[in-house]
Order: sequence, then structure tokens, then C-alpha cells
Amino acid sequence: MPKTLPMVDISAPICCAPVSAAPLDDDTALEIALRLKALADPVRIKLVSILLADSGDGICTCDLATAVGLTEATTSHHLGQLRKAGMVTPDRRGMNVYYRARPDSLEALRNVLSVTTGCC
Amino acid sequence: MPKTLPMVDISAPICCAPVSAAPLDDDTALEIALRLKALADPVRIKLVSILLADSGDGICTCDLATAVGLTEATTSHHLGQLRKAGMVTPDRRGMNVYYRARPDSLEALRNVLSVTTGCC
DNA sequence: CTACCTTTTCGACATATGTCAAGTCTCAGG
DNA sequence: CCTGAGACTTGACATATGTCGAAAAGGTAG
Repeated sequence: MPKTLPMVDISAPICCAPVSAAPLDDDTALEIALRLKALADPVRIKLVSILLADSGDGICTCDLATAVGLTEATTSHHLGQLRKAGMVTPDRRGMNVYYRARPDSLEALRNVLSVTTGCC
Repeated sequence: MPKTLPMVDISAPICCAPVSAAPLDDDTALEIALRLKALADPVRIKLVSILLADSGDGICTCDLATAVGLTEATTSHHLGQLRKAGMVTPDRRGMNVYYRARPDSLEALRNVLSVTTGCC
């Protein structure tokens, strides 16, 4: 990958015409690809599923680390990627940081992938 | 990534409970992640959008290469990744290979990402 | 302030990935 | 059977990424 990908902020839910509407321009393709990349890892999709299934006030990094069987450093890295992509939000309470899923962001991404309808 | 990802066939549309239903087991997380990884590239998502928008009998590698502005070798590599993920199908006619999108596979992946409903 | 716990950041390492050039394969037309 | 055009494969290379241990940052309690 000689060409370094541009750095863009993808923390907001994506909002654009669906991929099937017309050939994507480069900027939109990048926006979509970066968000997909955030989810395209077994650990991260698992983290998202854990957080989506949680109905409480969030789960702390340490508990998530044991849930996925990785060190806290690595788990924090994955959570950081998900946060940058707007898929989770951190919430510091005392010594711990509790994460929650952001279903709206996931849903927005889903809509863009739609073969029929868009999001806006 | 010290741990090499297992090699699994992902050419069929995915079929499993949605990520929000419950924490994913490792196998399912891998299945989903590999398919997402196939799409998580600006060039590939663009290729998919081009093929989805095409209402004809497919588009050949050479035309796709010029559409994304890359060499045919690189384009062929990306198409191969998409084919392995079941997102496109090749169709050889004479000297050319024409690719078409597989909306069913994309739709299946969308369903798995659903926050509410699954695919099966 | 000190001691301790949790999280993030940093440095290092091995593996994976995107890209191209060059070589190889496949096929249509003489 | 050749030959040439197009597509695919291979090799090489630079960059990106996942993982960990160690160190730093943030926060609590004594």
C-alpha cells in the first residue's frame, strides 16, 4: 500500500447515498472503507456484539479484555479504533472507563451498504 | 498480528444471527470480519458500487482497471478478493472476464450487521 | 504525599496488505 | 500450429496492522 490513506474524521455516523445508487466518488469510498475497516477484525466485531448485547451502563476495558482474551493494552487499542469510527463511546466513572455501543452509527453504515435504499 | 487468521471459505452469503443478538463466538466473528475485510478498502468498495450500478452483462477487468485508475494486475487482485468473499462473480466470455455484483451476498452481510433483525 | 489500581500510550516485533513489474496462462483468429 | 491480446499469477517492496510488555497518565483511598 504505497499510497498512504488520507486522515479523515469518521467519528460521526456516515450519511450518503447507498453504494448501489451510482459509482462512488473517491472521497465517499474512503469514508465508507474506513468505517468498514474499523469493524473488519474478529476482535472488534466481537467487542461490538458484546457491547450491543449489553443493556446496562457499559462495560469497562478490563472486563472487555477478559471477554476477548487479550491484554488490556491490545483491547484498549481496538476500542480506540472503534471509538474513532464512532461505533462506541467511552464513559469514565471513577477509575474505570465504561464503553457503550452506538447503534445509530452501525445502522447508518448498514444503510449505505443497502442495495436498494439510502439513508438520506 | 502474531496469530495468523485461519483460512476459511467465505464465498457463500453469510447466514447467522445478528451481531446485536448476543456476544459472537469466535468462529462467527471471524466469518463476519473476513467478509467485512473484503469490502474495507476504498478501491474494492468502489468496484462493488460500479458493479452494482451496472445493469448490463458485467464489466471486464480492463474497463474496471481504468475506472479505478490502477493497473490491471492490482485490479485483478482486488477482484479476486471480492470473488473469494462472494461479492462478485466472474464470467469468461472470449478473451475477457466480465464481473458482476452479487447483491444477495451484500444483503446477507447487511442483515448480520442489523441491530434488530437477523437473516435466519 | 504515598501507595495502588485502571487505562492509555509507546516501542518493538511479526504478520498482513496494497501496489506494481514481469512472467505465465488462456483463448480467438489466421 | 502460431501468434498476439487480454487476464491472471508471482515476486518484490513499502506501508499498515495486531499484539505484547513496559512505561506513563489518570484517578482513588489512606
